[in-house]
Amino acid sequence: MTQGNCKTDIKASLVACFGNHFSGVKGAHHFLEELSINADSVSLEANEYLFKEHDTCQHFFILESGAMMLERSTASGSRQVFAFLVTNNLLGITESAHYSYGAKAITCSSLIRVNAKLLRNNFKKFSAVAKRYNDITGRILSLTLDHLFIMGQLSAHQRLAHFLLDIEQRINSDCPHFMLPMSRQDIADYLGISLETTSRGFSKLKNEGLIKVQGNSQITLLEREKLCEYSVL
Amino acid sequence: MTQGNCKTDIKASLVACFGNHFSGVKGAHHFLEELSINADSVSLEANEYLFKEHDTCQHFFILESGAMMLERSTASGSRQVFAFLVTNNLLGITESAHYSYGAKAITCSSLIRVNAKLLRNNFKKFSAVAKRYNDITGRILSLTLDHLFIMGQLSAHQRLAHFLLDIEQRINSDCPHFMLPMSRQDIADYLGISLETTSRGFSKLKNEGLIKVQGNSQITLLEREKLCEYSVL
DNA sequence: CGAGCCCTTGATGCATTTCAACGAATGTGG
DNA sequence: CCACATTCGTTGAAATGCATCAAGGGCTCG
Repeated sequence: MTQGNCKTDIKASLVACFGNHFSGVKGAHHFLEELSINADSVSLEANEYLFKEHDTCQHFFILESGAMMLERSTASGSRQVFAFLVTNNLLGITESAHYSYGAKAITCSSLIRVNAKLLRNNFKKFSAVAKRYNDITGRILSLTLDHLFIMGQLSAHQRLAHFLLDIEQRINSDCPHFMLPMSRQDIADYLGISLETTSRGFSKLKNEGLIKVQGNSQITLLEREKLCEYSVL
Repeated sequence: MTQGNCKTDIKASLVACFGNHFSGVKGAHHFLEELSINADSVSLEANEYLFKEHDTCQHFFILESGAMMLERSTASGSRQVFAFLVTNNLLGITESAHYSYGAKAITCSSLIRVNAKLLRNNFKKFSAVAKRYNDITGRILSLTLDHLFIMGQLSAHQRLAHFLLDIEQRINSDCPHFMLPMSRQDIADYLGISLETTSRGFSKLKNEGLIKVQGNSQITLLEREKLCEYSVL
């Protein structure tokens, strides 16, 4: 893990993370100023951990570039992936003093690191920040509930179709096709199914002409409508 | 749904919900005063809805007595239960203007209703409230992640064992046995398994002498140790 | 070229769902 | 007070979706 002090774009990333509307909010300017002074950047290689489960949490992070994942592992070696993160996503939100999940870089990534106490102390000065932070936590909760719903109600192939639609939206590239940064195993652990079932899912969607797959990770969604139908109960 | 104005115990419930440590926090007294003035109570019969999915959310609630559940249904009639709630649990936290789940009374229940805007506006006056509210949201997120982990990694019978241990702790009665307020179907939808599998799970745990079941809902955990072993991967 | 990694595909077994019947508890009206 | 309907839970048998085991293909890198 490399650390740096390059302040360039730190403020821009904070704005991007806290939302477009935020910069107009009362006190936002001062808040960003204060935060960016005390922020620094972190770089990670692929497969490197930003933090592990049970680590003490003293910072929160904003992902500037790359892709990361949040995961929890069992003693027996199985793993649940909670989320995949892309540019401008916030990570490190937790209610206890220790993380209940680990954060691992999928690709080479760079992040902005902010002292968590500094953020919380700003609640007093800038109530708008508290609201905004609440919104973000609430949004994460909402996404987690969606994930939970998927896991409880959809079949393996439906989960995969849903995942592809979801990830396309989040990566939001301008080209019609996109690249999956994570492995089949990562996807399997995210969806709570086996590696093989995931692979079969890709093959099935490919054979039915709903998606195109090039070189394992270049994906094109050919029939978005049908994928939607497919991923709904 | 019945509404009332009985202020008795409203403050006590607020304290219980916001935590023991809270009453010592700076500004807490004034905050509770202000909140309790604007709070009223709501009563629900069993199977009645406090609110449904997509309803506009203007309040949050504290469960005073009874039991409730949060759920999301599909067009095809299947359902995912997100949580069971008992006395002093908070509900209605959301990041958007509309609920993404419904809240249904399992048994006859009474709740305290507080205007959500009032709470958020108090962030400005009492930063400690903002922190505390954040803690609660974070705690809910943490519990949801646990649930997600269960759903992704454990087998049907393991999920049930885990559920029983979990619910016993939350009900926290002084007697060695406790009563499940929810039906087998509710449990099934919470665990993402079928009604029949749930029932078979109960039978299995009963036959192996890990639990005792009386009249469908009176449960005694006979072998807590073994249940723990059982519910871990 | 061979080693190693990731992905795919096939075959088999098992866990869980689904379909179906039955039993227990509760309530209703004759 | 007893047939009857209704709801809820249990249990069995059959079907199926998924995991697991196992083998092979394609890619990259030394």
